[in-house]
Amino acid sequence: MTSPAQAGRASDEGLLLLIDGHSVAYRAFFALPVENFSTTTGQHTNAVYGFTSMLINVLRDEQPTHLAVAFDVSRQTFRSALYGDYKANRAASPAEFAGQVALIKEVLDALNIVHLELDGFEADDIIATLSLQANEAGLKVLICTGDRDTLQLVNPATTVLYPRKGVSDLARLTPEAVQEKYLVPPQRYPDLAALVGETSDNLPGVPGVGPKTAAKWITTYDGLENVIRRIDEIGGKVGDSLRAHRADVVRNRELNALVRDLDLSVSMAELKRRDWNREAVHTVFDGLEFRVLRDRLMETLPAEQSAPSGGFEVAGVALGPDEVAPWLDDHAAGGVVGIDATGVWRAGTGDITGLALAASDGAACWIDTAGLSPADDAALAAWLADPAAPKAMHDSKGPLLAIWARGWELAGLASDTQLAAYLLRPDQRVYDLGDLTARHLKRELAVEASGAAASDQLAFVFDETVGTDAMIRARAVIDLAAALEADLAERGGAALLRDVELPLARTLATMERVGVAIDVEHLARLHSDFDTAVATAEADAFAVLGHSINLGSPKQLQAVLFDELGMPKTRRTQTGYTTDAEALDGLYARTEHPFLAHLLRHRDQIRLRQTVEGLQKAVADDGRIHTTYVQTIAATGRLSSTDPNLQNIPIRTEAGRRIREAFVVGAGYQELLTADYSQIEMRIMADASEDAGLIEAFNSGEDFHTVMAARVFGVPADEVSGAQRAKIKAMNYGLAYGLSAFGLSQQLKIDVSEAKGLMVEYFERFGHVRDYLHDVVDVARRTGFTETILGRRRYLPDLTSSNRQRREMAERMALNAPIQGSAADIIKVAMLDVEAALAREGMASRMLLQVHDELVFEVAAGEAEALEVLVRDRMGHAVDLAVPLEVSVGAGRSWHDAAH
DNA sequence: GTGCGCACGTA
DNA sequence: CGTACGTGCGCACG
Repeated sequence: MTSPAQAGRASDEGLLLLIDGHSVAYRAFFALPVENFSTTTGQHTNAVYGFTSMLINVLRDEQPTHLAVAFDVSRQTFRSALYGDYKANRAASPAEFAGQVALIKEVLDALNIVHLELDGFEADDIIATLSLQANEAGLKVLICTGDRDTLQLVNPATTVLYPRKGVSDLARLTPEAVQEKYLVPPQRYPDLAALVGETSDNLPGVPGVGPKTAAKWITTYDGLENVIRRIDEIGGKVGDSLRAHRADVVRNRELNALVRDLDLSVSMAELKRRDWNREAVHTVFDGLEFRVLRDRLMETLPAEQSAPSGGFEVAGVALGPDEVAPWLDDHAAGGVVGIDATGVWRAGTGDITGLALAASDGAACWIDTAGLSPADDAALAAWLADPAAPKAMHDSKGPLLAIWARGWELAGLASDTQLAAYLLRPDQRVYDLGDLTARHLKRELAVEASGAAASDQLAFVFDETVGTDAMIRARAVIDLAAALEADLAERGGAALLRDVELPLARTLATMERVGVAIDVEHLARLHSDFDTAVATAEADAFAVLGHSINLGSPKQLQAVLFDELGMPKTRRTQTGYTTDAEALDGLYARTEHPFLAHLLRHRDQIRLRQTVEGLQKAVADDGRIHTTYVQTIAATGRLSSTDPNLQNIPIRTEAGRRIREAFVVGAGYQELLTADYSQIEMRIMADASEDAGLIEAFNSGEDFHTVMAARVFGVPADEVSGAQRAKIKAMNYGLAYGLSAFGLSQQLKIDVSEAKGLMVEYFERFGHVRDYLHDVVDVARRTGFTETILGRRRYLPDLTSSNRQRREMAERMALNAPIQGSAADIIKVAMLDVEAALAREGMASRMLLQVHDELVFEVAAGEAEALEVLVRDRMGHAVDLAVPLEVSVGAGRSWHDAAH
């Protein structure tokens, strides 16, 4: 298939894409289920999503050189003035559609796409005017609309893209296609529509006359004008009908003629595709919660369109055999060298296939690791391992694993731009190098075009294309590192990067490489047990029901529970009624229906089986599981664990704890040791609030929740009941989450009024806690961010949002971020301290896992006692708080046995 | 094949 | 109507 863009290669030709904004948005609205597209704040986005999706596709497929989107202004147009009933049959657009057009305009603004509207006219008229102007200027035109009136504009240079189904299947209506489909040429389509009528515009046609009859007349008499002139010659019933509705036909034809000479005061030159604003796109797409669409956009639209001012100058060479040492001698000594690694890394290992280096003197090189001579290998290894040779990378942890796998060492890493970018904006989740250079350097990730050949992106200073991208990235990393560090220094985050995150990347890599030993036989036994239990539960459930269903399908479950068994409806979800465990428990309490018990058991067992299966698949050849820690995901500063996630291994139920028995001490080691912080978040709260009562509760040395309950209820500690302790424990834990009286009542299954009273009592005793929580939000609202004890910031612009839901969400984040984030800071410092102390003491014990407030170690023979002392000391003194940091420790053959 | 919502595991 | 995550499944798109 030849696209117009390909057909129009000649330089004087271009392609103008015109989109009918309302029409496409409306199509999208009905094509995509509205309930599947809304933001956390309840804004519907299906039309915005569909429109944007279509836009990206068309831009990708058609590569237009010029672009504009037209909108209707209101329903009052010259057509409704002429004919009061024009479009009068149209229902008011649904409430869910309201506001989406404004969001579409925000998207267009971010993409720097011109959008037009003109009072009294429809989008069609604007499109007609522009398409004519474009044709006159020698441009080809593509019109994307779901409005058939536009077909009259089709000509050899103008094609309509008409959505057939949804927004992704576009029919390409050329003159031939229009003729074939409607049996008349495009310019006569309005004649046909006038006769047949257009229900969507509330324009009735001639009764009994369909497209075939109309086309026949138009062809026979040579146009509608002549049909009307010779109206008396037309015989038959349809002839009578036509004569009876002649006035309608004339009116229809008047209304469906598009205005082609509007004064839009916009020139073709102004419709030229422009660079888009990457920053604005992020902001808008963040708000719309379009993650996938953003990725598609970034992939689809060429990077050079996103950055305003040029790329990177790279004077690069691909090094041949024995050229590594000379290159390093010539260029690497002068300052920081940017490194970009190519290869694979996962599960604690990897391989490097290529390295690009960019030196401070402007030189760059590409090293193919397959072509390394022994001398190259030695020179490269020595330079990489040289702590006096400063280096910068973007995401160093993965490549570090690959470097290690080659037997090399990496030292002197002065910066990691991914970590720096994370500290600057921890809510980002992905830190793409190209996005960062565009945002912070206003440069694209491409070779700088020389002035004379600005349009020719291939003006390389070197002739090797291999490794070009890598060299550009290496060069970009140096500039970016400087820019980010300056930003970070301004915001007080430089020390956090240098002293915590950067060294921690290496610590994490070490833990990933080591992995944790697994008792695979135990896993196999568990799998078999859980499998049997699944089958039993399923059979029992089906027996009660009398037929089988997919118990894993919420949809089928809803049909069974609420329709077939007639149970009371549960809490609503987006797609129906919840069937979560809590709701099923509630239903069971009311109905005691045995199906529910079997279903819950099935849920439990199938989940346990699934967890076991995940672990089984993750066991590497060395009999260990090597998770990957992600350092730049959690906005609070926590780590995350993935592939597999070892931070959510069950512990609360007995069956779940059996899974922890599979995590065992490895060969050559004595046992596992676990160490975790007790109530670290409340201790941080005590330190930050300086609440005397809270501090005293920690210093009393008694059970924390009991002491707190004693104070709240005004009874001696030894008279605190179990229920009282449970209530205060829930309160203690909930505080840092921005707990509400409603939430507390839900959790404790008590009245909201009682929960309210509990909170009042609590805050009366611990007034500084209340003041602190209030101040945290207050300060964050004023400064725009929260801060942890190490100065880790989280920006929360929504604190001043006019949308209550967004604002309150941001307030809870503001309460939580300093607490959760400070806890993350503390354990990160502890990990570095423990690791350093182990090395200093020459111990062979090693750190394996981190689970937010817990560390798991593998104890070398004879080191059990020393390790416990060391870990207690380093974890307990990671920072200095107003209360002691208590650490509890346990040891045993397995993770389960090491529990305490 | 891909994206999304639900449900659920951890701190 | 309590924060921070990751995973697997079913389902509805394509």
